[in-house]
Amino acid sequence: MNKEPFLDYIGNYITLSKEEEALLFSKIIERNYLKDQYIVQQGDVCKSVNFILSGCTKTFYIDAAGQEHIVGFSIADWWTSDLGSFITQSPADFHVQCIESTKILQFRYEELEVLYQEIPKLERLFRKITERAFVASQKRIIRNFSLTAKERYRIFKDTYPKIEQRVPQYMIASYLGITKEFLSKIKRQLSLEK
Amino acid sequence: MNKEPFLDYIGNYITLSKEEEALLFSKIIERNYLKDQYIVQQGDVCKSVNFILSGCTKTFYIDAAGQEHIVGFSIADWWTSDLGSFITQSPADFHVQCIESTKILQFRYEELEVLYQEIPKLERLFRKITERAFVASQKRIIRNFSLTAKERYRIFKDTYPKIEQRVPQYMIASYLGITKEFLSKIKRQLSLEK
DNA sequence: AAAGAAGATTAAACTAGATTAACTTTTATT
DNA sequence: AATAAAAGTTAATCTAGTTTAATCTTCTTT
Repeated sequence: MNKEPFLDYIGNYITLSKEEEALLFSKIIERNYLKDQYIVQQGDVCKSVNFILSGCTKTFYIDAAGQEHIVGFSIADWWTSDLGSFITQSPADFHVQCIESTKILQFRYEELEVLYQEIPKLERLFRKITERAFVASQKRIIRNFSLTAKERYRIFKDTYPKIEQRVPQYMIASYLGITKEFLSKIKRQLSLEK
Repeated sequence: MNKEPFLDYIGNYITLSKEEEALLFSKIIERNYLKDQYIVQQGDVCKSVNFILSGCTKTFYIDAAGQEHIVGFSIADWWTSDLGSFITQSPADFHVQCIESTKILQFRYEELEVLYQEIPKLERLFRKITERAFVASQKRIIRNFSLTAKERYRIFKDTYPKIEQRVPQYMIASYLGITKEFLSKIKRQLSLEK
């Protein structure tokens, strides 16, 4: 198991002893998924939170009208899960699907509960991670309210340049909450403005 | 200080010893605000997270065009803050203003950091609270994407009936991301449908 | 009770973005 | 290389929600 990326990542938040590290890694699983495979399926109970080592996932749901809505993308050093389903152990609202072949470190529900008891610092780690995720989510709400689609697209490009290059445009449109046709129109407008 | 509501609340997540409770209450402040007073001001660094004992607050921001956008309301047993500002100790994106006279328990930044060291269980408490807040925020994003304003209004009424009664309509419109005029139109439509 | 301020309604004109449908380009498969 | 499938573009038409502006109603304050 390649532990470095995850150790580097958590080093931003907490410091673990060698024993704690060993215990931690004894409870997490490295898994590989192919392009198009699902890590979480809408309707199933989500049993894991997943740290991405490589690859790319999309989190989305299918609404009553059968329409797909992309909630977010995740790449290396990010997390992916349906947290609402995970914490309440109730059916997931979202699918999480790999849009490239993807390698993850998987924390399963039961093991994580045990780990919290054995390494209380992990509470701090996940508190801080979740705080940041919540703040990002709030900022997205206000962006959706006060900005036009064109401005949102510009910010998306600036904020996640790596994702923009890897993900098909129609998925970006879905993430931005607009149709692929309208994103096409925006791109032409932007190209004419320059 | 009336400790009961807060003790009842945290009892849902963690169990504290009497000594821990005493320590906790030695570090938090009870404060009273009048209608229209600000707990947090956009641009200032947010120094506290606040548990509401009574009253009602709105969290909002003023955009580049001078428009007010309401991010959320909080009533008794909820929290209010600008968490992004609080955790990074950088200028707040949001105002938090009382829309009724409001009584809060205030956790100041420095004290909370100390409390986390002294009562590690509080990490767990705030992890769980933040997880729930994050999930609610995600659900709001997907609602904003896939539902019409009329549907969103219906859900708001069903989910927060107490808030709907206490808050002027133009603020609810702002929270829903629509104009007060359009909310008026929706209400007439709903009244004709019945 | 009067007067002003704050909040809510109505209606007409307008626009950002959706829908539909045809077409083009790129990528994957044999 | 040929074909099909997936992704992206364009343009016409349509609609949910905005804007503007006038009017009405309900609170506050004196």
